[in-house]
Amino acid sequence: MDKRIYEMHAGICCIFSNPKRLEIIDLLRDGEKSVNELSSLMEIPQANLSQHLSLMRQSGILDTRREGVNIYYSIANPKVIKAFEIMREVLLEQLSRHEKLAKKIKIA
Amino acid sequence: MDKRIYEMHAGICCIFSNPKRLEIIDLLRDGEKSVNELSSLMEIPQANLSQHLSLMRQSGILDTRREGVNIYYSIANPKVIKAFEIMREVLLEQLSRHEKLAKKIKIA
DNA sequence: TTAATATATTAGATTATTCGCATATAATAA
DNA sequence: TTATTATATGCGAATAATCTAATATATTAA
Repeated sequence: MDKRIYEMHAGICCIFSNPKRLEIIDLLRDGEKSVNELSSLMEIPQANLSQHLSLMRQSGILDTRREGVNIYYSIANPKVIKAFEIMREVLLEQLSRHEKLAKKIKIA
Repeated sequence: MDKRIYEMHAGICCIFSNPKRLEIIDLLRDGEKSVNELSSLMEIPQANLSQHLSLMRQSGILDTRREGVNIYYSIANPKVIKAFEIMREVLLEQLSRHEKLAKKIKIA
C-alpha cells in the first residue's frame, strides 16, 4: 500500500480533530451559511472562526461563494457527512460497551 | 446538538491524525497481529510502535489478547474501516478535482 | 472619499504531540 | 535463579496546533 494515502488521511483527520471545526461542519450540514450566520450560532470570536474556516477551505473540505459583502461556506463533498455518521456510531457503541463493562464490574 | 459529541469525535480524529497509526489499523484490517508481526512489517522502532498501540488501545480503537508471551492487537469495531473507506473516497475525489482544476488553468 | 459592515491575517504565548532513547515489566525456558 | 524474548513506560527535546488581540482588507453605502 502506498504510504502517501496514510499521510493524506492523517492530514484530513488532523483538520477534523478540533471540536469547533466539527461543529462548523455540522452547522453546514443542510446548506451553506455566511460567516456572520455561523458566528452568531457559535460562541467563538469571529477571528477564530475565520481561522477555522480558512483552514478547512485550504484543505478542500469547504467551498466558498461570495455574494456582495458576505461569504458563504458550504461542505465540498457530502461524503464527509456520511463518514462522520459512521464514526459517531462507533463512538456511541464504544460508550455503550463502556457502560456495560462498568455495570459488570460493579455487580462483580 | 450536545457539544460533547464534537469533543469525542475530535478526540478520535486526533488519534487518527498520524500516518503510522493509520498504517497499523490498515495492517489489522483482515485480522489480529502480534506486536512482533506489526513491528516486522512497519519500519519503526518497537518502542514507538508500542506507544501508538497503547494510545489506540486506551481510546478503545484496538483490543488486545495475550497468548503466552505475545500480545495480539485487533480492531475493536470494524465500522472504523468503513468510515476510513469513505474518507479515502473523499480524498481521491479531492485529488481528481484538483487535477482537473490544474488542467483548466494550464489551458486557459 | 469616508464610514460601516463583513471577513481575513499576523504575531506571539501557551499547550499538546511525536519521537528517540533508556529502562522497566512480563512470560517462559533453561 | 538467570537468561531470553516480547512488550510497555518514562523522560526530555523538537515540533506543531490553538487561542487571543490587534490589525488588515474588501465590499457597499452615503
